[in-house]
Amino acid sequence: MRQQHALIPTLRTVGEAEMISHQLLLRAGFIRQLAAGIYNYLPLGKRVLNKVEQIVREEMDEIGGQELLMPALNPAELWEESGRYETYGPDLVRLQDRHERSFILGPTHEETVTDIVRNEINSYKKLPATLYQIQTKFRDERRPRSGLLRGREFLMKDAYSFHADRDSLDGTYEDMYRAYTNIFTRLGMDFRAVEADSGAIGGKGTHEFMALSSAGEDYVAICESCVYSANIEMAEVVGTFATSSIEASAMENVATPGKGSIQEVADFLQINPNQLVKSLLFMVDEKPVLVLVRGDHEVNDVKIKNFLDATVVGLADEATIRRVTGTTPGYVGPVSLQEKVMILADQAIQGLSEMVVGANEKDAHLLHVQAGRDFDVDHYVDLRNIQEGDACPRCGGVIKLVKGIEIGHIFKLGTKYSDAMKAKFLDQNGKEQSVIMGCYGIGISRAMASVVEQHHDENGIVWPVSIAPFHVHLIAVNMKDEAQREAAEKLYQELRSMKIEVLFDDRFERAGVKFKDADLLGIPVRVIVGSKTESGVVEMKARRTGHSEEVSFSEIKNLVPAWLEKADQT
RNA sequence: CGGGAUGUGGCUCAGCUUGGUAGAGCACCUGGUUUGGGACCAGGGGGUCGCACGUUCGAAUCGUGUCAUCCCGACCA
Repeated sequence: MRQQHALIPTLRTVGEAEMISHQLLLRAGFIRQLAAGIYNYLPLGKRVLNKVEQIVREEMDEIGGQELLMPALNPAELWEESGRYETYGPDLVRLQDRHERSFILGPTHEETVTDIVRNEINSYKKLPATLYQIQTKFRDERRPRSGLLRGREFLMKDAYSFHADRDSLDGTYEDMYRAYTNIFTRLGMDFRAVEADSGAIGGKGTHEFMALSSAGEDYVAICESCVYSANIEMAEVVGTFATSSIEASAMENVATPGKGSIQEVADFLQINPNQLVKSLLFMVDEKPVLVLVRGDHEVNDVKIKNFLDATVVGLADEATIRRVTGTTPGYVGPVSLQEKVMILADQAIQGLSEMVVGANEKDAHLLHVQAGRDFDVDHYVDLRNIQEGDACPRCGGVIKLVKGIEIGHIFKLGTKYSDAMKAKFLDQNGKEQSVIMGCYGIGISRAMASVVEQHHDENGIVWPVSIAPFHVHLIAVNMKDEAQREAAEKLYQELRSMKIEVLFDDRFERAGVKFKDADLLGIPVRVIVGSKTESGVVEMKARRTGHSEEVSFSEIKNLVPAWLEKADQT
């Protein structure tokens, strides 16, 4: 492609973008924002997207996936059947057609694909089957942000597998795990597959693929000694917590005026936060549950949800807190509640011989409180987030927390959707059974941005060869110099005849402008036709390392493939 | 949805406090000089100051409302 007339609008500065990938993709002219969380992909951006898609296709096809395409616009009835029309919430884009019939813009396609399968697959002989698509998804996020990392409209690969039995699902799940590993490796990403919670889509058994990046919004717990890695929501906290046999002295009520937070109370009483107990009232499927964790720990509501096998877990509102405890947040405790509620305590509480808790009256806390004597705990369980320095649940090594961007997610769905939507098949015995399902997603546009988060320097993007918009950036330094122009033109034709993807900077710009833009665009290998052209010498430069060499004009066609081979090495 | 902030040529911003009819740099067009790391000189085109209502002789500037965008918190690929 010739740059002279190409739509590659580079920018010196950008205004509001904060995330590196957002800034660089804007500055290098890959994307432009149209509305909050909605982007135009300009020609270079589209080329990268195409390459990411192609890698995903190859790996999906490799494990027997069949590509199809489902509509973005879906009738609401399908979603009513599965129940998600109600439960999905405001992220679901709902609209009506001219006949006032209700539709949704698909945020994911379990319903649609299940509808296809229930109509077309009725026998075990047709199973298993894996279907996938690469398509635009819509999620009306509360707060779109970070450029392509969290959009309201984004490109996603979603795959769904259908099985006659669990073993078959397990097999495909393994295949997907391998395919995803291949995909993200080919994209040049530094990533981890972590154990995760299944969230709203439902089902048990799931891994998230996280691109490690300081731009990430999720924390991943990884072990410094072994391969263990898990989403912070899922990482199990291990340890032995013997019940203390020491008898605490009598409970004492102390005034803590205006000291509501753990830190304030600890400072005021001059104790360590780990002697305090945080008491939080949660609403678990409409029922209040008091949750206790040590002052230096954080409650993990996914663990609450999983322990109680609940659907909805959230903090109670102030009115409920007042009704149950008789006080306001900040002074809540497990002793003398107004109402009998279930009390869950983190296992670490068991190790406290005495503790400081809220007194359930304003501006007061209780000292020397002992579980079992002063109040009863219904269950001691693991309820907190893992922290840096905790022990690895696998090997006992030290846990470290790193940030990650979720770029892929694989689930075993089971029969959640097939039951709801009556997707049945006849087994070998002629018996009707629900189809067993798995689902597997990759954020294509998010992956593209994540690659930029991981591959850039102070001058711009550094694309891995696998998804670079072009492989070679051919630069004619001075287009007004006839010898340079002609030599560059000749090289352009030669490289093209070799099927090498080359962007030819044939603009009548000064050298500085061209070099700055080339750095910004991040094409892996640069060929510079400049002042030494007449003596048959041109320059090659690697974007990633900055390494450059003067080579003879005639050698270029042999050297380019070799340079591309090693362009990803640092 | 709560909290904070911002809307002025294509981009980045100034002007607003103290109302008097809009500016700079970059980009763009023309001519010239320059030519290996975001050049320089001269000339030129382009903006109903987000939108609406109000106050006023007069509003980018003051008031009210509204819309949009960004940042901070709970969800997700």
